[in-house]
Amino acid sequence: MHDDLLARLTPAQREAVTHVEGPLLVLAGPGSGKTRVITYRIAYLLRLGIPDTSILGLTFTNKAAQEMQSRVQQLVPGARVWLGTFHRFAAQTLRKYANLVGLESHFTIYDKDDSLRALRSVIADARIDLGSYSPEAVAHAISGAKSALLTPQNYEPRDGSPLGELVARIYPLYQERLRRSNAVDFDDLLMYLALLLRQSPEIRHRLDATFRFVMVDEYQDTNLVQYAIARAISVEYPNLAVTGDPDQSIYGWRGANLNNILEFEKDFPNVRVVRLEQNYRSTKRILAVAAKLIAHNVRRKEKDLFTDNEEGRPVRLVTYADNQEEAEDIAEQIARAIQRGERRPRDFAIFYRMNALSRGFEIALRERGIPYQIVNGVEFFQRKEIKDVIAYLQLINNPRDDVAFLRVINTPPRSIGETSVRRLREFAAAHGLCLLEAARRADAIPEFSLRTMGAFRAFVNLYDRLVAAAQGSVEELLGLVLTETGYREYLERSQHMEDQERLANIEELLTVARQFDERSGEAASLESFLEETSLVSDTDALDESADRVTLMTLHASKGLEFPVVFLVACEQGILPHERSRNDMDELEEERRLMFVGITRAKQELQISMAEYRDFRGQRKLTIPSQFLMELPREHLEIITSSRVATRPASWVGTSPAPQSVFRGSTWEAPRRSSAVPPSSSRRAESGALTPDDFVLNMPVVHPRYGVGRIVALSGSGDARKATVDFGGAIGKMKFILSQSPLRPK
DNA sequence: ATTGAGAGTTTTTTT
DNA sequence: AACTCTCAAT
Repeated sequence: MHDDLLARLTPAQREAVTHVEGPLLVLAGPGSGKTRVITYRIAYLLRLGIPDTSILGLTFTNKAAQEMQSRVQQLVPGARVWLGTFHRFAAQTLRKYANLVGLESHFTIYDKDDSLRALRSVIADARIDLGSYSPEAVAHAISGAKSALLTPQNYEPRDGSPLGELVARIYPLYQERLRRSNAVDFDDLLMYLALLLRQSPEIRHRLDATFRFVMVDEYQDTNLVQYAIARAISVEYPNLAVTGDPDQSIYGWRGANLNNILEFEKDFPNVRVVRLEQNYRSTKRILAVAAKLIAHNVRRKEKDLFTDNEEGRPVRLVTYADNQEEAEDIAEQIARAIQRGERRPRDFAIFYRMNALSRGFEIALRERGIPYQIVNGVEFFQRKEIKDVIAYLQLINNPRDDVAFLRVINTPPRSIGETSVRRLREFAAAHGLCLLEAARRADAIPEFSLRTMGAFRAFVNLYDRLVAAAQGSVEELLGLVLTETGYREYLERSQHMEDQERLANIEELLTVARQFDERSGEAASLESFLEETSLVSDTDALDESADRVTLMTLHASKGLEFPVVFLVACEQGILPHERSRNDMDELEEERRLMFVGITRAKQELQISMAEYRDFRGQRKLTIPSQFLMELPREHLEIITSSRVATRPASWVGTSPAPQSVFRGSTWEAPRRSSAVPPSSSRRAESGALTPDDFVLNMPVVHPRYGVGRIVALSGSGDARKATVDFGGAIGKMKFILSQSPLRPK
């Protein structure tokens, strides 16, 4: 009866799909059809008559959840299986039992920015001196504690750890602050749920019995809390099926515990283990390169990856003279392949270790008119203007949300300054009130002038008007917020260029709200809108159907695949990242990151590095990534740009593989011509000109922007910067004189 | 109170 | 280079 379903599976896949009761561990290599196994298994369970509401699928990203949901819908239309992220599952469950963990059900979910604000204000209020530590470091440590299920009560710093001591003092205060604001951070969602399940056997049992079949995807990325949650709801019904690949664990820095998957068999002794080792995605050579690289890791379960796919072309390993040549050549390769009709833009992806590396590729693609989409940049929901407007909604939804209050109290400016806010906070703290409530009583604050009292009164009135109107759709409410608060007008009046863009983003947010309203119909509520906006990430916004080149970080690439992949900037300090230099585990994680990137490629892969790289405003001679030396030469085509000055990379010299030299790019960058490090050549070209020769009001010429006038100067020597007004549409731009082609006219 | 210029600092990755 | 923070001018 299930023939149609099972016929499309290999024996190994079928074994996993038809496993019904008891724990299951699917070790799935890249491209081995893991998603297919999960979705087919859900379909299989449903066809056995298991009710859809008793199946729970927990994923790591919204995107993965949506992907699975749509594939399940294709197999079993109308099935109402709960598929979503751990965080979403936790949020929904906690809304129901909020009072049991000391919250009210309409609690606010703080994102990283919000929680950092809360943390900063706690540290300031308690007058704690962080010494050399940053608030971020404290935040990270608190996050780590929460991921390890350590509450403020049972957190104990390691002896002699100064950061630990700080955390021991701050963590309870921070937690108290959140609680008073009826707010939780990301880690709280999971921690509170785990604690709830531990404290209340009854609720634990209820969830266990409700979700008899639990699946966890990307199990290698789960941390202790997530592990605790998964286990807690799989006691009486231990039908826990997890899938993952230890070699693709790339979130160790976020508390992901590789042991969760490496020792799953110990935790569930009677587990069925299925290994999916056949790859359906990549060519033999790409897979061989990936396998050889990952074999250098010590902490792993060995795997035999194989594929019946064709041999394919060798993996290109290219050394460019500098990052600009890297970007230009890659863009050029893409342009040519498209022109020849061999490929479409969507066939290509460019992966890098850090977002900061994306710029050059953007420019090069744009110059050639190649459409691209960038996954990340500044995330939409992280933008200031979006956060400002959403903060109003958060405050409407949860009047106790002090972080939201502080965000909007003087946004747009309404003459409530720092001093007034400080007094308000002191007043609130002294009387145990939230800030909004304190603002209602501003008349009772003796230091306030009549004018200040009036300003607070006006704000409270505004707030009450908005709350009264909070009945209709989210879009309506949002529109009301924009007009009533004067935020839109504030942006419209602004002289700043970027504020026009902000205006556009706000209009975009209205669209998001409208779509939400339409999608959720009757169920649309402010609260669920807020939950959705706080738990989405930009990775979710990736449009795979768009015919564009995709640019993204290696982390964001997990779970995706592309016919042609460019993996760029494989240099020491970037990949592996410098912060992982001294730690074996972290270094292995970097290697896994590269493994993930390589295994995204279906047909062609190019790995590249640049001899010189401009980074953080500086040009530096690079060192090839140590990982490059771990790749199997027989599958590589090693290419070196003719503009690479001298250094023969150590892995080039002894290569048995045929070497080719990448010659004189047809595009020939206009500004440079020799193999001499460009920073010095540039200096030479400009003769004796030094940054200090530029003076205020000097007319200057820029090859790109034309003639302008220096309107401001700062710094000295190589760091000397000039602000130049080019007038008209270009306006003012800032340059580092020692780096820019700016000349006196 | 608000604004903007200048100085100082920095980031890996994300729910 | 891009961001945040600080401080002085308005």
